[in-house]
Amino acid sequence: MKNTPEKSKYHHGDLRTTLLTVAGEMLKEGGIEELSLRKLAARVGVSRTAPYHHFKDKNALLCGIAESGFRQLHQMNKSSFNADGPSTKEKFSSFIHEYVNFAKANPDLYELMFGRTIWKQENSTSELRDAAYPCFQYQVNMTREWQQLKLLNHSGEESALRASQVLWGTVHGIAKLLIDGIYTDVAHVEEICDYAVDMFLVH
Amino acid sequence: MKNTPEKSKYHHGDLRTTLLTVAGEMLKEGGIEELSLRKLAARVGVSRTAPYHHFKDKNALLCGIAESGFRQLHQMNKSSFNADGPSTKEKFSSFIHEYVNFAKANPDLYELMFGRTIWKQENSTSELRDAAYPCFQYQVNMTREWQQLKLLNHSGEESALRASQVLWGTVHGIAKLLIDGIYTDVAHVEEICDYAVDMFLVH
DNA sequence: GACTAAATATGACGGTGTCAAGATTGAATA
DNA sequence: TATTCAATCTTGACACCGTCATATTTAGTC
Repeated sequence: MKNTPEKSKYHHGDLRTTLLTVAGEMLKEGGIEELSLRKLAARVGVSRTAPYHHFKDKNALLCGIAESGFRQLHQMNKSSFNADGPSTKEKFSSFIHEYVNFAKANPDLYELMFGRTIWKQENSTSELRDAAYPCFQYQVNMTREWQQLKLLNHSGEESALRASQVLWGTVHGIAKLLIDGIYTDVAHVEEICDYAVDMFLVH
Repeated sequence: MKNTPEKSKYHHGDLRTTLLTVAGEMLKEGGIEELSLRKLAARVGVSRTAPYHHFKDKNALLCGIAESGFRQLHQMNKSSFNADGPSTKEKFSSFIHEYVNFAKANPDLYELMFGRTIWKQENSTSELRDAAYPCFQYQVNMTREWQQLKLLNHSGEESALRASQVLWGTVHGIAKLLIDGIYTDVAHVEEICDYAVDMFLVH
């Protein structure tokens, strides 16, 4: 169907994409616990089991949403790291701030992306891993450069992987404590990030 | 009832405690998703709605479990920080390692303690907060001492709160990435912690 | 135009949390 | 000791949920 705009049609035409989009909206509105397959189907205007022809199960749908999240995050890191104006030190600071702010701006998406729901056991789709792993790897690469420029505080033998795991742990931890409601002073996010940057930089 | 050991009795006698204990066991065995009120009640040998006379709802039960988790964690931090033998620097290292290993040893409990389930909205019980906040505060106090002893790398004005938030973020993030199945190399956890310690110490 | 495979729908099943109403009991009161 | 009463526990019911088996509709191909 091309010219006929939108009439009630048995075959939806692009149900998979629509499901992902609308599910993403529902996630943003009411959080992960408000996102049920049945509500999603109803909202899209389709029967409750129609989604099963496009996703193996609910988990596969969630993986699909997370997938696009990782592509966003990866893209954000890349364009920030490749920016022309700022110094390397400023880029390091940007990484910390932008990462945490990404989580703050998309709390439920971030929760989903890094929640055990889609990662534990054999739940993660191969497509999800294909989107996530390069994103992880990119962080290691950025860290390697910061390390080679002697930006990061450390003694002893250097390891880009280990340093990246610690840095990532830090931003992930701050983000999680924020969006899970344990750090209640959301207003002080920037200060916390600034302090983190200062603790990691060599002086 | 005192002398009669355990016969089938209408009134359980100590249902609240039993529920918390058995729920803790189920959490350890099958994770949070295997823990349902109905299964719990069945396992304890009581009707499905009996727990509602001891906990307002499932959330309150979960808060109860998390509560004891925070007391454990707090106790661990205290005895480690007050140990006689090790130097302050060694104690700082111990804190990082022990924290992450606590999460690694009790993944589902840790997940519950810091999950949004019990913290978001108005879900957290006042009893939970009474157990958790002192635990949080203790970490700030430890950090203040490390800071005063000039152990931590940092330039500019010092803040025990901010430094503690960053440190806590780091251990929390590493722990989460581990137990959520994103860091797959669980074997290298000690190395990651060692590297974190080295990055935070002033050289 | 008939056929096939993909897409959608309906019905059903077992599971969940939780509310309302009734049954049982232990302990305090008289 | 007899009675009352509140705490405790049970049964029944409801509205959700994910998902399977089966039937129906449609789009595209020979």
